[in-house]
Amino acid sequence: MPVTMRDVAERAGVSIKTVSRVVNEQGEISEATRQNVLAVIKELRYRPNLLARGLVTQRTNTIGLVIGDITNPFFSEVARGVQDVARAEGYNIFLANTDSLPDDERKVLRSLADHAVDGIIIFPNSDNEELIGELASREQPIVLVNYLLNHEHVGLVTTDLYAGSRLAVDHLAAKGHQHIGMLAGSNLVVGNNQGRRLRGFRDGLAAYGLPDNPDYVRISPGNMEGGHAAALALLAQHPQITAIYAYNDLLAMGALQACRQMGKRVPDECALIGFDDILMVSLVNPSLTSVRIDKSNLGQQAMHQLLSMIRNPDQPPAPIVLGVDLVIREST
Amino acid sequence: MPVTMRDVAERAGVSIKTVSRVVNEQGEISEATRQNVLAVIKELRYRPNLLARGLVTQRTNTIGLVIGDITNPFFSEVARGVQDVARAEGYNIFLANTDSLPDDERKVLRSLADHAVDGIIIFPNSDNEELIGELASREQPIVLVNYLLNHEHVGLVTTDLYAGSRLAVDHLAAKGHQHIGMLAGSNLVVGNNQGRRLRGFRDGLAAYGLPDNPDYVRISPGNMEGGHAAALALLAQHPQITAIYAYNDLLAMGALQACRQMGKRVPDECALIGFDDILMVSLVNPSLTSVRIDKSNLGQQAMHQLLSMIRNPDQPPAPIVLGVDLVIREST
DNA sequence: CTGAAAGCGCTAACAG
DNA sequence: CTGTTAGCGCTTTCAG
Repeated sequence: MPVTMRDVAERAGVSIKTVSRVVNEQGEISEATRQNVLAVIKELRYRPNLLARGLVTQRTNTIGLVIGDITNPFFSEVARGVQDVARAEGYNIFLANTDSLPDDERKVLRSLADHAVDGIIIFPNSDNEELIGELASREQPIVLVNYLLNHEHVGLVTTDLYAGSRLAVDHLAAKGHQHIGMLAGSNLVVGNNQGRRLRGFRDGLAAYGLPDNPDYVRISPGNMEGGHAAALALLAQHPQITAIYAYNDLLAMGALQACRQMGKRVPDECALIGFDDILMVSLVNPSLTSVRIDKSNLGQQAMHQLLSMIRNPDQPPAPIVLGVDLVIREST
Repeated sequence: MPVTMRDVAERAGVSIKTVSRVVNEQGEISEATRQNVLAVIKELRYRPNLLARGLVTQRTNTIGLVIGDITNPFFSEVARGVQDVARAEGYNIFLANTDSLPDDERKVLRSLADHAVDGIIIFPNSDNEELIGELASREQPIVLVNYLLNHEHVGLVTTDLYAGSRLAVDHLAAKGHQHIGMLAGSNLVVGNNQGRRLRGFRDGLAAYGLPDNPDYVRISPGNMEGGHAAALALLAQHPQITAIYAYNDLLAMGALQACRQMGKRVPDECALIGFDDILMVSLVNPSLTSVRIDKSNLGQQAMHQLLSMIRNPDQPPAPIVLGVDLVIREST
């Protein structure tokens, strides 16, 4: 049985409220009693029960971070950014992986709300816009990362995914590639993540008068295995393809494996561009060209946005868009 | 203002306790009222307030996971393992990075306890054994990963680090290396993590009659930059060294960079062995030999251990030791 | 400057 | 099978 505020109060010979005051550094208290209470707190090793406090204040100093998979370096870098500012501001974070499964996402969101988190940062899938809107309307501060949703009370921090795709196609076109494939994600709904990436890709092709064959675009899970399998199939069915643009670096890594396996030399026979610029792609051979995102900053901005929503509930959040640039390496 | 149990009770025309019963699926209730209450819950979209529940039950269904840096693939793989079983068992996890700073570690531990987590999994540094012991004695279930501490109420899940070092030295000795350096961590206290690794290394050297020069062992932070700098210095000062054993793969990657920079060919002029076997080391060129750990399993075991401590507070936990093996690649 | 009382939302006896 | 009464540990009126 841990020591409670009442224990401190009794030992110090003051009321429980007085203890509360010194703990929360609020109200005016004579320095004498303050010191006295402080001493007792130390002596008894009193620690406030945050559940109890949260129950009354409706603030827990916790936030939820909902991502696809912490094992993906992109997410872990972002998570680090979130964590760093959270820590600095006195927040603890609940971390949850969803593997991009809408159903898990839904459960996690509910669970976090049940735990009375002060806010949520999420990399959403489509299929849950309704729930997200509902949470937002219920005063649950929530910021979406890399996903656009039109809702007054939803925070938005995103990367310029469209521009990233354009940069990639510009580069490939300049290198003279005619048939360019793309490895896309499973959620192609317009308005979100993949939508903007795919749109940028298509617009880029159009800008250079390159063939926009729907079969050149493959949907795959966002990990290496997915990229490997998808690239294998794509290159086998369309040998004329000489360049592949992947929506994240893990996919590009998988495509690299596929090329090796098929005996295609990179970049001579097949050029490769990834997205995110995770550390790994700069270390492999050949190193991979990638659209760079400042991942830590993405996380930091998301957390800052969330904090401002928490502290100013009435002020509608201003969307933030972060730029990208292309890091050219050996794979192109 | 969210809907409460009282609201449901009134709307359903039953007592608040009855609602509590159906929510918690406890006690016998007539199917009729049960269905009725269920309907009202659905209608009102009632969700239980977990803070309130936790305040009375002393159980929050949350645990804390305290690691060095989620950005290190080793930790993110482990975290994934922890998360997977946590999710399956209905637990949410607080994630906290400490960058191996004892002071941050201390704060984080306190903070987690304040949030009334049901248990804690931590990759500890030395310097906090006292606090850990104190928490454990206060009935706070806690399991240490890759760290040995003799305390009846502390759970222990560890990798056989000593054996890992022995495997590494065996392999290097068999390859004919005479002068072997080691990149070690900053916490060399006997009994823990580094202690066992270093001991295995030294015992290995002794077993083969190889020189055990204290200056061959360098302390460095556990990231690539650290490994880079340490290897650079080590190789410059002791050109006779032809092999380096690093306590984690990130360090080994840094050492690889150092070799490239110095024009030393790997493995011909300098062999490299890492630890953890993160994905990255299999993808670089040359690929790195590494002591393999089943990282996900490590996390899963830790979570299982913690759960059993939570559910059987009186039963002292049985330490778990996981085996390692050597994955030989191009760097040796 | 300090205290008494009420209540956050829930579960736990103990009755009925 | 169901309801009443406390009380978890804390903060918040509102008095003193």
